[in-house]
Amino acid sequence: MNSLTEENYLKALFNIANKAGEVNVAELSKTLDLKMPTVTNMMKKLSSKKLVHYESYKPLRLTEKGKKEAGLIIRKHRLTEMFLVDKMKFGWEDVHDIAEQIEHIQSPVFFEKMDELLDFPKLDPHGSPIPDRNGKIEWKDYNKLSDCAVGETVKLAAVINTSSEFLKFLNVRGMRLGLKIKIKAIEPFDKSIVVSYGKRQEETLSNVACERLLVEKEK
Amino acid sequence: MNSLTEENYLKALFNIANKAGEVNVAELSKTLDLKMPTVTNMMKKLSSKKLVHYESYKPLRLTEKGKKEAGLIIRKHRLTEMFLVDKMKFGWEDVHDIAEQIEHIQSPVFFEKMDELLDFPKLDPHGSPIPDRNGKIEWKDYNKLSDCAVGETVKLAAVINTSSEFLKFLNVRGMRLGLKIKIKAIEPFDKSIVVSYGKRQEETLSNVACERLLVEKEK
DNA sequence: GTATAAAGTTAGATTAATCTAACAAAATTT
DNA sequence: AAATTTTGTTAGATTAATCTAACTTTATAC
Repeated sequence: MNSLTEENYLKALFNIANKAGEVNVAELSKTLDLKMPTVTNMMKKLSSKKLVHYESYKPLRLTEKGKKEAGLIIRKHRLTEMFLVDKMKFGWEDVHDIAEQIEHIQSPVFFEKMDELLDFPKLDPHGSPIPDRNGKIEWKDYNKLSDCAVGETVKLAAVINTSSEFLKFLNVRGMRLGLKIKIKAIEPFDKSIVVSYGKRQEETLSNVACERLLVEKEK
Repeated sequence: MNSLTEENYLKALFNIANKAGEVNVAELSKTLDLKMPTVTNMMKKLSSKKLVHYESYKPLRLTEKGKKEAGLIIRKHRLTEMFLVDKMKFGWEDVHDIAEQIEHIQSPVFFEKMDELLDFPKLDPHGSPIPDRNGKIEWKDYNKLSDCAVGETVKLAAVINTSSEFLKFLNVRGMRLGLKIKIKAIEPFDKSIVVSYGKRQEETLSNVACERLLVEKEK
């Protein structure tokens, strides 16, 4: 069994590795808000537990075992988020901090019950895939809204950033998953995008925002 | 903010004090499965945080502040148990270990939401009172089934022991809260009691079991 | 390609929570 | 009331997770 601390390292390694392929000590220490020697120490420990491949001065990599355990923690996190939104009526901007704690609960049956009550969801409230019972995650290849062309109509499938500030920003603009968005124009100057959706005929979204919105093209 | 460890000491102090008025180091160390010097150390720490009245060789007592904080942890525990049974369809014998972990979640809004979804329950699934938002607990003065007389008809109001073994014992015998029980005979030899209830005309319950069953006399 | 900067490691200290061993006080037994 | 047992404390060690300071390796810039 891993400590809560170890679980947080595994999860961070998994999350960073999904964006960038490799993980280095500096980035991990920044993510976890710890000093680098602290991270080095823990990498040696996780290496001795066969959760991380660690060699001095080399990039960090999770082992298969490490990936599985990290995936299972993220599974618990995302199931919890879904439960909080669907069954407990929290807003998608309010669930992250609670799930961050509940993901460490040691009780397989607790999460199985959640899964069952939610009817085995595949995605969390932010559109991120929920890893399966083996910790395996299936990535859909969505496009960033910032990479779409003028004239396209797309469906909002997921958000990359799940900070409550960003989600509140979307709430205020009436944006939620499944929304159909038409791209009316792209400003060459700052790459901001003018879109229409729902009852809104003309909304401008900054490039920073559009890079955090993942969309599916209409078939 | 108190650490998880400190919370466990507070809760144990509160629970023991409710049975016996006083708490001593030996009993607390036994309850928490820790050695006595460990407990003495922590008592000094909790004393410096004004949560416990501590004097060498004197019995331990929670301060008002300590009682409030302990009450609030127990509130979270019991709300969780109720939520697990009512909303997640767990049996009353399966909720203790999960609630033991969830009671440490730091998120007032999470427990407020539970409370609201449960429509502000006053009792947990074992009939124990749920402390209010100030950590105050209201004790009903139930009788032990073992103290009732032959001929009386009583209603099962609460169970003292919430171990899953005991609760499964009750499940097997079709016993649950609210059940009307008639006392048919008391064996002078071992104080076991013969009762009838529901469709069962003659069940014998040991004194050990009856001491853990709290009942209300019919008005 | 050397100098500088960034990233990473080593060594040793710190804190919270635990332990054991030895001692001291209080309670119980005879 | 003296002896014994139980209870409680003190002192010092241990473990997990963190830190700072100093040093080393790798990467970047000129």
